[in-house]
Amino acid sequence: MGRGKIEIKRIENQSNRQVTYSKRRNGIMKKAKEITVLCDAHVSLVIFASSGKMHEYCSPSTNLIDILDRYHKQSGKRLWDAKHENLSNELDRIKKENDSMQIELRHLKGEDITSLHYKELMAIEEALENGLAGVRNKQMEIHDMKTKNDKMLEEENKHLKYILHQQEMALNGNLRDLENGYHQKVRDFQPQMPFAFRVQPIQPNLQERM
Amino acid sequence: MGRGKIEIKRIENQSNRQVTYSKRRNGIMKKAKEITVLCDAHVSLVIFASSGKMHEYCSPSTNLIDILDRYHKQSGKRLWDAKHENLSNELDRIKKENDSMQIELRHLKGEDITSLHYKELMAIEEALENGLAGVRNKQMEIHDMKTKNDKMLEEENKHLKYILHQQEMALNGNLRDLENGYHQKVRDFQPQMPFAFRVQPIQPNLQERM
DNA sequence: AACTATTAATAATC
DNA sequence: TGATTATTAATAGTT
Repeated sequence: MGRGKIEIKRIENQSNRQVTYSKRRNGIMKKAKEITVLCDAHVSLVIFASSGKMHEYCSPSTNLIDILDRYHKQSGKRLWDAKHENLSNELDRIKKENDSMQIELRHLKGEDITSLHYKELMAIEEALENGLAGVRNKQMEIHDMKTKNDKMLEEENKHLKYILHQQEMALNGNLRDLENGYHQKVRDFQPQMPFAFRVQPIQPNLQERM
Repeated sequence: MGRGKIEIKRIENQSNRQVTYSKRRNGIMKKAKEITVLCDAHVSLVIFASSGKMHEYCSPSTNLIDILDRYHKQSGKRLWDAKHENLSNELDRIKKENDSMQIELRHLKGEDITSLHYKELMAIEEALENGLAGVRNKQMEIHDMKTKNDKMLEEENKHLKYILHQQEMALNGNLRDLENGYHQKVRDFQPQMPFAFRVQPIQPNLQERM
């Protein structure tokens, strides 16, 4: 299609080759655009001239990444490196894990059980009962701990009141002494509590969970 | 370049589009080959038909990966890095989802609840109770259905026995007749069961779940 | 880069 | 599908 027919072989003349390249590149690009419009095709076209200069066409509403993704899926050829493949595989694996967990969760919540067999229902029931038992054990534990703690606090309270009472008595005695002429510094009086009366809470951070 | 000029816009007729696609795809492929030979160009061409079918041309002595490598270098557009990043992000997201589901599951199974607060335990307890209620409802449903089915089968059995009894009586009568000289073919006797006695199971595939 | 003579591609038809 | 053919489109060589 030109002034003369040409053989399809490398054009030796550098400048002719350059010109032909430019013309034909435009031609292919045009054809690529046309086929995308006419036939709803998705096209990716990348051309490097022998000079190294690159030209690219990608059909609109797509991009090279999508095209390559589809290429990857269809051809099975591994375009991306092994690292990528690993990521992709792991993603698949975790997605599956996710799905099965989701199903298990739904079952435990009593959802989507319509199609389950009796034995499966039994297994779920058992799991739920075990869970419930565990949770109630824990609740009981917390409750008991709280009760114990309460008792100890009550006891401490009682002791503290007793000591306070004694100190008040002592203070009153001192005041009586003061009235009787003893010049003692009442305000500096430091009450000494015996260590035996300091009750340690069994669970230091129990409060947080109540 | 055909019997008539065409406008470059989507060919609405499905089969015309298909034919044109095939012809033009060959055309572009040919052009791509020609430019690689004539001009020492390196070409990568990937076409997807709207049907999803893929065709590919890649200039010889290269491959798509090399082309994409060069594309990568020249355009500066990060092809698989971007892809890589996307995958990586999704993986992270799903892993997090996974972890939280795993925790929820363990809690429902009564595991790892040592550090939970009282209110959280209450919530889990409620979920478990709901799940248990749902599962037991379903079990009850299946049980009821089975009971109903059993009753019907029993009834059917009763009727069948009754009919069998009657037929035996009739048979005995015939035998007596035979002994009395009537030459009738006893072995060809076909018992006819009235349709009214055929009881349909309520749940045809109930057995599967028992 | 524009211009054409010519070939090549292809739309319509069978 | 596949082949044919009348046309249009692409382009080789020229200016």
